[in-house]
This record gives sequence, C-alpha cells and structure tokens, in this order.
Amino acid sequence: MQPSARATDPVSTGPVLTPGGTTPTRPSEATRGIPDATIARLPVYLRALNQLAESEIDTVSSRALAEAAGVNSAQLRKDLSYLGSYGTRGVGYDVDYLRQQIGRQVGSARDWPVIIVGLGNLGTALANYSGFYSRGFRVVGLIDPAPELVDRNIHGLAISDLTELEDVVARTGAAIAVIATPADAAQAVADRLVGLGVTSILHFAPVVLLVPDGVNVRKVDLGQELQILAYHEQRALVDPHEVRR
Amino acid sequence: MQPSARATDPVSTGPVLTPGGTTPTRPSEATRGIPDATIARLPVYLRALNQLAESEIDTVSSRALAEAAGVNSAQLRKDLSYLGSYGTRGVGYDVDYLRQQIGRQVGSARDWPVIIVGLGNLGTALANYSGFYSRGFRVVGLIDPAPELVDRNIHGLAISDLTELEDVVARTGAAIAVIATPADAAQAVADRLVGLGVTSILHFAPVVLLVPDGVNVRKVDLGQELQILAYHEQRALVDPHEVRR
DNA sequence: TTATGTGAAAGCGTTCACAGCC
DNA sequence: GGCTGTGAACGCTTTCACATAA
Repeated sequence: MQPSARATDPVSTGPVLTPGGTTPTRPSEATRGIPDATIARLPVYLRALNQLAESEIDTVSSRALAEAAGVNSAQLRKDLSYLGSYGTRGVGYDVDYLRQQIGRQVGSARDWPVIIVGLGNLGTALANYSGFYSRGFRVVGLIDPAPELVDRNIHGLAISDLTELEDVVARTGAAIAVIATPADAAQAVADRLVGLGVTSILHFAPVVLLVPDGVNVRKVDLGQELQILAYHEQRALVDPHEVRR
Repeated sequence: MQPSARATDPVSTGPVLTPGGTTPTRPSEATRGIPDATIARLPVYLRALNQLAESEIDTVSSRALAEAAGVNSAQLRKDLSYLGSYGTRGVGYDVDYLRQQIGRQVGSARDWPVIIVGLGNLGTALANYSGFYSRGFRVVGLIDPAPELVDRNIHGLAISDLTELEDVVARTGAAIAVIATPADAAQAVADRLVGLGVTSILHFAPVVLLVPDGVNVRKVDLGQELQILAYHEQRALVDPHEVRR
C-alpha cells in the first residue's frame, strides 16, 4: 500500500516513530485499530457488495465475496473481523447489513466535499469523473491560476483563481483536496491547503510532498505505474523464463 | 503496494501458489529476484537522481538521496543492494552511474510503445499527459468505439475504432496498454488485449480484472483513493485523539 | 454439514546496527 | 572518520487450519 509522505531519516537519529506515529497511548482498547492494509480493501468490498445488491442477492459467503473482490477468502474474513462479527456461521453475510457496516466505517454514510486544484487535462478529467460522485464525494471547488481557465465552468461549477483558495476552502468546508497541478507547483499548493485546514490530500505530481504530521497524503503517480509494468516487460525480455506478475 | 489481479481462492483448495507464482525454479541465483516493493521505488529514485543531475551534482550519499525520495536511508541502501554494489564506501553514489544502472533495470533505457483504450475525459487526459513521454513511454495507439471520437486526433495521433484494435496492436507492437473505458467494458477489452499479445495492463476501472497468469495488471482506482482518505477523516471525527496517517 | 471467526504460522518488508572498505 | 552493504531483529500482512456456532 502507499504510505503517506513524511519526512524520514531526520538528521538527528532521534527517537523512532512509534508504529502508530503517535505517543504510545495505543495499547488501550476503545480505539479498534484497523490495519492500513485492511482499510485499503474496504472500498473494494463495498463495491463488490453494491454489485451484489444490484443483482438482488442478499446473502453472500466469504468465498464468493472474496472472489468478487479479488482476494483470498481468509483475508476477507480476517478483514471483516476487525469491524466486528457481522456474519452468520454456516450461512454467510447479509449483503445489505454488511454494506451498511462497512459504509459506516469507511465514512460513506455521509457526503464529503472535495476541492480540486489544477485544472489541466488531468484535473478536468477528475472534475468530470462520475466515480467520485457515486462514492459520496462532491466536488465543491475548482481552483486554477490560469486566467484563461478562471470562470470557465465544469458541471455548473466555476473555476476560481488561486488567490481565492482561502475563500473556497472556508466556504465549502472541504477537508479533502486533490492536487493536479504541475509538479513544481504541488508543494506550494499543499502548504497553502494545509494552512487552511485541509487534512487529506490526493496528489498526482511525481514529487514527494512534505506535510506536517496529522495530514493524510496519498499519491498517484501514473508514470511510475507504467514504469513498474515496464520493469516486468524488461525482465521478461532479458530472461524469458522469468515469470511475470 | 498493489498486487496484480489474479484469480484467488480457487474452488479446489489446490496447491498453493509458490511465492514467485511459478514452478519452484527460483532458489537458483542467476535470477536476482528484486522485491516488488523495491521495484515500485526504483522509479522514485530515478526521478530524484535526474533532479540531482540537473543541478550538476555528481555524487550523493544514501542519506541525501533517501531524503529526496522520501524514504529511510537504510531502505534506500537495501534497495540499491538488490541491483548490485554501485556505491563507494565513505563517499556515496555517482549520480550518473547510478542513474544508468537503475534505468537499465527499470527498462527506461529504451522507449516503450503504449496504447490507450477508451478516450473519455480520463483517457484523453492520459493521452495528453507529458509525464509518460518524459519517462520513455510513447503513446502510439488510441482506441475508442464512439463514432464521434473516431478520427479525431490527439497530438497528431488519430483515434481508431475498437474494431481496429488488432491492427493497432500488431502495427505498433505495443506490449503495454492502458484501459480507461467505463467499468463494464474493461474486462472485455482486457480479454481482447491479452488475446492480441498485450502482457501489461494499467487500468482505471473500479473492477477486478481477471487475466491469465503471465499478464501484469496494475489498477488505479481514484474513488478508492479518496475513500481511504475519507476513512481517516471519519476516524478523526469519531475520535479526535486518533492520529491521522 | 456448512461457513464464520480467529489463534498460530509463514512470508514480506522495513529498520537497526555494525562490519567492512574507502 | 565517513558511508556503504548487509545479517539480524522487528513488525506488519497474509495464509493456514480448526474450534465454534448455526
């Protein structure tokens, strides 16, 4: 999975980050710590469950659901066990009920306002992407400094100038932002967003964003994805016996 | 990291897949198996090295390079050690030389032809994305079944109809394809691509693509990325003491 | 009998810490 | 002295395998 960006290897070989990245107040129970790897899969399960619900299937076994989600069934059961015991032994899981439970955990019980900074090709595509809406994300702000883009609008939402960033964040209350600017502008934008109270950032720039502790960062690097594929192609060329994965 | 899609949990609780996904011919040396996690970071190192080279810096320590790449220096050294011993103790790494070595492994010593199937908002953005070109990927084919898109062209490359897929793949020799179609078309497209000899697929559809062993799949699910961020926001709301990551 | 929930084992990946070399 | 290269320790993730419950 993708770790959030964080300053690493500080010059002073200071105290090691505690696993949770926090003061060791973790051993207490109240906070059921769900593993990161599990969290990353919950949306996948949710999607599979939604498809089942559409097909009017109301009970599903761990095996069937695991197959639909592309994971091992033991893994699925373990993942779900972190949320609680929502299945029935000998039977399986109630699709609707499980959907609700996962949805609650994942936060899709409510709508999330999101702003997008940078409306080049990629940013514009994201602004138009229906997959966000269907998962409860509402694009409520569009920001770009380019004069020729400002005031153009997408789905009825006008693009604001970068100088209005503060207003937009304050007005929309967005805690989640998407950065789709050129690489060299990304860090500055991130700094401003963090200063305005944004606590989650999804970015597409092939750079390491440095943000304070407490801010979530996820990075999607499209060039990197292709390079990983190219690596395997490369290997296959060099050594035809080598197996692709 | 993201595993490639693969049919899991087969109905027959058959023999477990060997770790490498192949016959146990692995213990031999010749094939230096580089961990997937490392492979995913090599492009990051490469990018950092390129920046250093631009700044005319020709030697770099593991600490400095690690910081630029956003990883721990021990990790960087271990990663590089899988490629060979390219550093000098007491000194560091020669930027240019290391760049060459990583580039060779990653396959960026050559250009990779890539085709894009599906030219909606996202596909079009990808076709225009300069980050592919700069990393050695050449978009050599564009495919979409929509009559209103066919023959339109992007950067001088005309969009071909889906019926011409076979021709395009044969003509361009692309082994890597990007699928940016609607979710319900993705599997069919993948099947055809695989049939035509494509062995690496990057896709953006929020579905599990089933492909034969030996085909690489990487998935980028933008909605899922936001949902992971939303989960952490959600947690922070529920329990303000909970630390974000 | 069927299928969940979960300890225990195995497998990976990261980090530590230091031997080895410049 | 400085910095790489790497065995060993650690912690996280996945998988196994079975007790448990319907």
